[in-house]
Amino acid sequence: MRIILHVDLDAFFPSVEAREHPELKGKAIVVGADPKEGRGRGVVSSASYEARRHGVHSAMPITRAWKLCPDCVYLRPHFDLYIRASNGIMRILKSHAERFEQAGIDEAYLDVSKTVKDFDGAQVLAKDIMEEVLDKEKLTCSVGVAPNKLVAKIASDYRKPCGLTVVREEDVRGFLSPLDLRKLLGVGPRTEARLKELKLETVGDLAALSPEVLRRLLGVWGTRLHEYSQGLDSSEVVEGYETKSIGREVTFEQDADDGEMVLGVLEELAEVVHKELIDNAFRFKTITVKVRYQHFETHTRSKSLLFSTDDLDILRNSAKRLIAPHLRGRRIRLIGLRVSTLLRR
DNA sequence: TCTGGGGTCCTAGGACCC
DNA sequence: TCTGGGGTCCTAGGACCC
Repeated sequence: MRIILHVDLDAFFPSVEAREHPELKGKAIVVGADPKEGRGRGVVSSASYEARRHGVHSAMPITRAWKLCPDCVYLRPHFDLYIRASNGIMRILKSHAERFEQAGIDEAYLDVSKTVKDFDGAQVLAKDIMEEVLDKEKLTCSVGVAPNKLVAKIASDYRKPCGLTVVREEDVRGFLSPLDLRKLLGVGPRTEARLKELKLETVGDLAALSPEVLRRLLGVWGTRLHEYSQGLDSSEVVEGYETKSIGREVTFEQDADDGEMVLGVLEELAEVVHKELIDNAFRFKTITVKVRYQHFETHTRSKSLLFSTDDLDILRNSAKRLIAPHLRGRRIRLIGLRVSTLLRR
């Protein structure tokens, strides 16, 4: 039987900010776009628990956060700081795992099936890890312990912040059953809405359905979702993912109608993407340009070359050719550029 | 209410090859 | 003159995650 830990840092960005600036400790901190007195464009990246008490949460439009909490401390993200903190923490976590998988800047899965004897042993290990992270990095995290990644992730979220939740094999169904559907990995706003139309509210409601019903509704994904609702997930903790694509995008402060200006920004994006490509010793074959119009209608256009390259001129010119049909008439909110089908140089 | 920016994975139709 | 089935690549869009 497997024993998996999921470790998740608590309100990571605001916590790092408070660590670096002790005068912020205990304050309602919102890291994200500049609210500009309620006229800002963008969203909340992460809110401290004090800010969450005002109803502010990540992905919320920054204008809405401003209305809910004008007295919160609003900060722009400092990714260099977060990456440095993250690297230190990941090194600690990795040292305790047979197999280790970083899943984003502030979370990771640890396979400890052979490291510990049983779930009691895993619980002790989890406490040790939480203490070591607090001691060495002055940050708190929450940990879930379970027989697989899916349940471990849900468990780490169960008692935040600074929480430890152990779910043994025999307790998995009972643990999941009362939870909201949204807790399942892969159920976002769209899928949630479709399932709620069928009066399905909890993971238990889903588990009680026949797999066939879900398959008809959602296809192959429905079959997987039914397994998830039973707490079944056989996916492995995987080390060392290869990058699949590199991209950059920008939302204009005001929707743009100046084609020359848009092309200028696209050139800048090409330069930034190209630099990252070179720094990582990649070549690319596919170029994708993204355009979002005034009212959020979004289109992509891509082109695969017959060869792989890391040439800036090719990237720039291909991008311009791809975006050209979109530069007539309508106001543009966002443009983006991404390269994929990467090959090591 | 107004929706960032970094990504991943999946689907589906059409082209093309054997 | 009519036309199967499998596989892969390309393109566009969509859902989701942190």
